Amino acid sequence: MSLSYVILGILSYEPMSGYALRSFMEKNTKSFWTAPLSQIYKELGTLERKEWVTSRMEHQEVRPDKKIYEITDIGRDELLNWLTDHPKSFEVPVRDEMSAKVFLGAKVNSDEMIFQLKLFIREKQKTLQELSDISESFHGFVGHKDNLHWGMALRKRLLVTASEIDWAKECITELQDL
Amino acid sequence: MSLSYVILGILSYEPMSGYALRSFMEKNTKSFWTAPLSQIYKELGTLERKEWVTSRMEHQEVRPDKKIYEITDIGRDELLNWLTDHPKSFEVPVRDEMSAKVFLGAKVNSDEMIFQLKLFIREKQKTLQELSDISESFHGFVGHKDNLHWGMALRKRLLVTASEIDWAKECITELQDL
DNA sequence: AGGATCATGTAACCGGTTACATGATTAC
DNA sequence: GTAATCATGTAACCGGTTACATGATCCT
Repeated sequence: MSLSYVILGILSYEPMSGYALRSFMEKNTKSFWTAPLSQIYKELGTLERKEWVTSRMEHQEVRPDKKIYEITDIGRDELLNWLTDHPKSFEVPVRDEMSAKVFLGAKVNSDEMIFQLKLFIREKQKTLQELSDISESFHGFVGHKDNLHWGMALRKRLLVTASEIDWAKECITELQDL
Repeated sequence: MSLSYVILGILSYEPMSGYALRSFMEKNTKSFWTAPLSQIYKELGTLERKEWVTSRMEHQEVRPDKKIYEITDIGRDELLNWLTDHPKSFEVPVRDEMSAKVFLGAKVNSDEMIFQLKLFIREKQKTLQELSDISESFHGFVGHKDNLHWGMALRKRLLVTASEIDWAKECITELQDL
């Protein structure tokens, strides 16, 4: 499961709490991985049981106490193993609702489909904006030496989103020509 | 859950067995939705309990008997409701392992990353080939009036895959310039 | 002879989502 | 006053995957 490696990777930059991990992910890994807090806590538990991370309680005066997680040597090894592993397939199971609707779209009015495609485009354009906002400053870690790599990861989502917009525009043209 | 609507949509073309549904999906909806037989059977059970489909046993002399599922009027209504519904968001939670690896890729040798990106490209090029094979003849339903829509759905995957290849090539160039 | 195809399912598991529970502090 | 932020978790649920179980017939 890749979430564990994303967490491990972030902890390799600096030890932090589950809550801080989620903030980091919301800001920096949103383009390729997100997880709700509940899942992050669960995963950190598993990671600790496997001894890939350790935790210590940090007392705070005003804010609630927090549990700081730190990557272990075993954890670093496992992270590197995963990074250098060549999976048999990079294929992810596709589950695309918009495509499903278009596939079955002959059952409804073309105008209805066109309308939904326009909604789709509007949303994807907003995503595009968000992505370029993220790339402008990698929050909390500007100037970090890994920023080149972070930018490359983000760029994938940007290119894919742009091609989704191209696709939707193409569909609209095709449907209008009917 | 969209799988139920994909199933409903296929059954709206013609009644068929769970096994036949899977074959159909493998051939025609692979670019946006796949499911193993076990899940299709489970889903058909749910659909039947909700009375969106009915089933009858069909005896066969040589081959094993099969259970033919047929969409009901309720099922057709629900399918149309789904097709004309405007979801608050088209956003799908992204979980992209390749991006995760690139994000954390500063931890390993550039050559290693480049190698994996090349593997990635090779696989995506194979996918591209497969997609164009599918589009050439929509299996079992060639000439179907919905084929225009089927083609549009497939085209999305094609454009997205092409942009993933572009991205990987870009990354390789960037890593080589380091 | 051996593997693919036809045909139906169940069971265990796993990753992820949503809802629930608690509670202080800070910023508007 | 009220919403957001900080901070930790548990529980129920759900969609999807993998493995198991069975067995004939068709193709090479």
